Amino acid sequence: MGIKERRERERVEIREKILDAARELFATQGYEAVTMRKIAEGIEYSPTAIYFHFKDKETVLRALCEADFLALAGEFREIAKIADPVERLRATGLAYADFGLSHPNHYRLMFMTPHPYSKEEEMELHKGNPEEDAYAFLKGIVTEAIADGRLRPELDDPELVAQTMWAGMHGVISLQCAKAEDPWVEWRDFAARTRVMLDVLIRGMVRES
Amino acid sequence: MGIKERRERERVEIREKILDAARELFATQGYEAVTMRKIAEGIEYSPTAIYFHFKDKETVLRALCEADFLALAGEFREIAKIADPVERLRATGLAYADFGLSHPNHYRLMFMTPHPYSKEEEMELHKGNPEEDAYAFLKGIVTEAIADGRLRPELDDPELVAQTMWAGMHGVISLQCAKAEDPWVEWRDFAARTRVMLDVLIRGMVRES
DNA sequence: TCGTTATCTTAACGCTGTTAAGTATTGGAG
DNA sequence: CTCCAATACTTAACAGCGTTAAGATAACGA
Repeated sequence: MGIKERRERERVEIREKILDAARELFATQGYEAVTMRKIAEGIEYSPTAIYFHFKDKETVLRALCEADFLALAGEFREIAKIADPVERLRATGLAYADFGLSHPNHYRLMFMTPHPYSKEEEMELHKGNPEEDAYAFLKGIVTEAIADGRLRPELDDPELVAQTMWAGMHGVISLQCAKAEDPWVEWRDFAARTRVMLDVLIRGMVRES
Repeated sequence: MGIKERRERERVEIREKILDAARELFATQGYEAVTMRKIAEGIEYSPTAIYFHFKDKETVLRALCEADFLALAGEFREIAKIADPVERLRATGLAYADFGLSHPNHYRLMFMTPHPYSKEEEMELHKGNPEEDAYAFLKGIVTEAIADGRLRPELDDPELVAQTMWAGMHGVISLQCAKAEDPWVEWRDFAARTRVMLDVLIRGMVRES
């Protein structure tokens, strides 16, 4: 009765082939460059075949992103070992920025592009979706920092603080993704911008000892 | 010899009609919803006619954005009257956030979408482009704050500080534009997020008295 | 009056994501 | 062994997109 297993294995194989073909195009040229026909050409199938494995184009690319996002989740596991919550916060921000810089197209699709949410998707999403996990990770750190009395007393809402922290780092990354080529801004080094943002945010949040 | 003038007036008129038709679609449904054919239908011309007035679709929408951006520039003129540079910084951030919240599609096109830069455009851009003006306005405030010794001594690069300030506000706005509908984040009020971001940034930047 | 120029239209090109319909192939049930 | 149904695919097509080439029309300047 290993037939079903073999079938399943074959399904996964071709699914991976689709993702690999899409990854190449997506990483080097962005969302628009990935066309169903190009993917199909890459894997030597007809464009229609892809629809048997993925609902539509966006689903293909989101699957890609989630896969690559696992790398970030992996780094978070290391960061989780840092004892001091404020230092953990800093390390998290740095790792997040690194991810954004090295996967600009992923970042754009995941965090800079709105997309409609349906109820069914919502259910799907709630099991181990790495985006959500990352936010939960951040919120956990903030909650701990507040509980330890490390933040200014008026910053008592973990959700609000986490959202501010996220927004700060997101601002640096997304400006980089969208505007790095802009000639009318003398952009400073991305690493410098990341560092200053983290310094300013943390300085602005922590309680003076 | 008023003929040339009349011709020019007619050109501007139809140009405005195109922009008006595009504005309606763009503001309510976003970039994708604006199609050359829909604009054409709205103004009762053929789609091709638009290309006589604008190079391509993106040019139409950027013209739209620049026009609406003038409103922000107007507010900046009021804000410029605030004497204290730090308070001026705060007011600028608030005005910028307000603009982003009330023109999400404009904001997306202007600041969240990369687009290729050509040398010729660069020349065009450099005369009174409102994006650049806004950044210059911000940089001016920061420069003044630094000169007045209001910021921490290590924050001595106006460009870097301005970019951090911008990134912080941009983070709040762009997350709002892209992720406000996300069900897996308990988003706090936009105004609250804006206020906290401004408080944290300014607290993290200003020198303790 | 003639020719040029500005302005617009019709038709088409090449591309896109997606789907309807048809075709093998394969595995299980009677 | 045969037949049925499901699986996995293909070909062809649809409807839409931005854009352009080519032709028409009208108005102006010489």
